[in-house]
Amino acid sequence: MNGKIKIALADDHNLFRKGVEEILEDFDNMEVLYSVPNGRELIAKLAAAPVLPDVCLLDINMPELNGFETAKMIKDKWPQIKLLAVSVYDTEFNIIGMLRAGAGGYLLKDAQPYALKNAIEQIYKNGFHHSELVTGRILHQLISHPNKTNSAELNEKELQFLKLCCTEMTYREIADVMSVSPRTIDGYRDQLFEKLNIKSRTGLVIYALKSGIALLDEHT
Amino acid sequence: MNGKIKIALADDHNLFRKGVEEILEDFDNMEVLYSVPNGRELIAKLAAAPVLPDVCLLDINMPELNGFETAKMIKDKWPQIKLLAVSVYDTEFNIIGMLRAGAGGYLLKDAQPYALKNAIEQIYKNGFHHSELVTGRILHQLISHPNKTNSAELNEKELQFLKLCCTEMTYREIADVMSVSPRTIDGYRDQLFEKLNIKSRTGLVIYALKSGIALLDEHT
DNA sequence: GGTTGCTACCGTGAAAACACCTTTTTTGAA
DNA sequence: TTCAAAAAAGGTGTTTTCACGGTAGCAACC
Repeated sequence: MNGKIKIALADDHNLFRKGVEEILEDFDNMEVLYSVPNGRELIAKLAAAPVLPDVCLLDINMPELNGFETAKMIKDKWPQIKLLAVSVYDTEFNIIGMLRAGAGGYLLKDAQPYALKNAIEQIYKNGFHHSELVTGRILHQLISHPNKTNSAELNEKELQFLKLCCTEMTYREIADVMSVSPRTIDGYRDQLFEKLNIKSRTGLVIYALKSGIALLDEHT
Repeated sequence: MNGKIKIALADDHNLFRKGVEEILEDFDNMEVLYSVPNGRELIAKLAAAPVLPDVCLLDINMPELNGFETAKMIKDKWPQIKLLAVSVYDTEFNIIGMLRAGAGGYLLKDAQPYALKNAIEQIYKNGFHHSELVTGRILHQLISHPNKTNSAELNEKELQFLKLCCTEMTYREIADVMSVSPRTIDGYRDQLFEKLNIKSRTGLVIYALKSGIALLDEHT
């Protein structure tokens, strides 16, 4: 026990992760225990660990096991570990989803190193750190609808539909692919418009891409 | 002159960029001269620089001035500076686009630090570094269609229109913003459909995002 | 049994997006 | 200065998208 904040990192972009490692090691009150490229490996590390980290930095878009799922599993098995979500996108989908999944804070990848240091220290001390990103509106939504299925909990159909929205298919064609009536597709769409506060298919596409539900490099 | 490879970095994700800085400083044959969040600032730095860097690491998706444009401008003004493109996406569009724009190599953000070191050293020495990413097929396309620049033949209006397509604005609203008739907007759209072999607005959005003409995180 | 809630589905009408074809205005090179 | 090309704008009609109100089936739960 040397008094340092023990940290674990999970991010599939190796350069980014190694870079953050270096940055953290420069802070004299922090040390990196584990550094892995996805959630599954992080869980495995924790399960086999002689010493648990105090804080985990979690990327949201990871292969194998994404940030949401990883956060839930960690909070389930090791509730004392504090979680800090890290992402490129500042969408409500991601922020609310990660906070609900148990993260104590949310940091963007364009943050400055001192902001990272600050966030980790606050999360270590208080269990949470809320930057200006987490607005009153988002906090309000978290508090007032704690059980309501939020955007982070879209069902399988909605996810599949969202992915198909990011193609040049018409809704009729999407209905065909999903083997449902075009009216049902209308329903999926209207439901997503409502849930995500969106008004057009273009909005759905942007959302699906920002949230990582659909990926840019999937359609060639 | 200390014999070190002089490097400049341009990437809008501060944590990533600072992390890469740290990684590079660990290599005893490299030093970071400039580190900026976008292409415009990099150009400004270079224009005012007492010492030019040997190699520039360029992110593709940056605000202000993206990787393609930045690469072209640098190669135009300072052809002796070697360029290494860095991106999360391994799409042909990006790879070919950056190589055409003058980059000597293409590296993914999930690369390991030694791969980064290796790439920089090779580019410094030979002017290029081709990982397994750059397949024979891509090289062939580069050679056989040397003039077919992917997005370069789009004019200012079309670029602005494409960006506005990636919002929830209707065409009528876009026409208003661009101060032209809705019919003119129809023209821009149909022209892009023709040029890019696209059939819907969704297709335009995907194209704009893939190509870096529009960015997911600049939604303002 | 009735109520609640959820999912799939339908009808209609309005708005937006798309296709095709024509006219006017601008531009710029011969 | 003239002519041709390109850009901007218009007319018209079809298809797709979106909004709204509603029905049918099914499971859970007092």
